[in-house]
Amino acid sequence: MTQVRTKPRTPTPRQAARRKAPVDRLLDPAFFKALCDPTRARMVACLVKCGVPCTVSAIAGCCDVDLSVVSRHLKILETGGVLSKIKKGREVVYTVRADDLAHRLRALAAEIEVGCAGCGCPGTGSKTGCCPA
Amino acid sequence: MTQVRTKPRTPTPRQAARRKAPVDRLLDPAFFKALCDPTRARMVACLVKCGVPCTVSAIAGCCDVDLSVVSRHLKILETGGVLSKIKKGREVVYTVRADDLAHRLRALAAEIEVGCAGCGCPGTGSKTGCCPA
DNA sequence: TGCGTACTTGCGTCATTGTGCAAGTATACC
DNA sequence: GGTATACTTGCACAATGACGCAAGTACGCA
Repeated sequence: MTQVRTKPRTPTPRQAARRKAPVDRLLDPAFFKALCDPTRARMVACLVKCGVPCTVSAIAGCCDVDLSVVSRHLKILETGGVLSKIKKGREVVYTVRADDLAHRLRALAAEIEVGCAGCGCPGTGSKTGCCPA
Repeated sequence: MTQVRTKPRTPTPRQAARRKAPVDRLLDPAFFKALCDPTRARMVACLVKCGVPCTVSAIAGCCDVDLSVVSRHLKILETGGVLSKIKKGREVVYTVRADDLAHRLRALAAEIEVGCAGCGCPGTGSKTGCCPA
C-alpha cells in the first residue's frame, strides 16, 4: 500500500540524534501539546464534527468549563497550528485548519514509515529483518 | 487530491459534542500526551531516524537526562501506543510502532478532512461556503 | 552463589498547567 | 453617550508532570 522512499539510516541513537531530518520538525512538541489536554481534544473533535466555524461561546456550550478557560484553550490551539481565528464584529470565530493538519499528519506518517521500514521489527510490515536476535 | 467521503454534519457544537464519531477516538489525549514532551519527542525522532530497535541505555545516549527518566518516558510512550517493548535477556528493546502510527495519523487526517470539507472556510480547500458572512 | 550489568521504582523537589472568579477591553445597538 | 454582549486577561490555587538521586529488581556469567 505505502510506497517507501529512500531510507536514510543511522546505526546508533547517538548518531541519529545529531542528524537533522524532517521528522524532527514534524514531531514538534507544541503541536502535540495543543492536543494533549482532554478539554482541548474535545473542543477540536467538536469543531470537526460540527463542520462549520464556531464562536467562542458556541464552543463553550460543548464543554463544561468556564468561558475564560475555553478562550485560553482556543488560543493554545491556535498557537499550536490546529485552529485559525477570525474576528467578526464582536464575535471571534475559530476554524479547524483542516488542510494544514491533514498535510502535517500524512507527512509525519510517511516519515515514520520511511525511517522504520526494512528493519524487520514487529509492526513495521517489513521482511528483511535487522533486529538483533 | 483527497477524495471526500460521506460527510456527517451537526449544526451546533453542542449537538456535535453528543454525536459519537471516529474522530473522538483518534483525538485520544493519551496519544498526544505521549508526544507533547520535548524529551519524548526527541527520543521518538531518534528512534525513527535510527531505524532499528534500541535498548534503554542506547536511547539514553541521545538525550541528556538521567537513565531513570528515560525509562519512565519510554513507558509513557509505550502506554500511548507510540512504542512497543520487547524484553531480551536483561536488555529491554523499544521499537516504533510504525504501522500503527502511520495508520492512525492517516485516519485522523481523513476524518478531519471529512468533517471540515465543504464549509468554505479558509484552509479547507472547499468551494461551497457555509460560514456566516 | 556471588557479582556485574541493565533497567525499574520510590521519593522529594521544582516548574508547568488547568481552572474559576473577577475585572478589563472591544464592539454593536439604542 | 450609555448599555448590553462577546471575549480576554490578571490573579490565586490545586493538580500534574518532569527530574535526579538512591534503592530495588531481573538477568547473565564466572
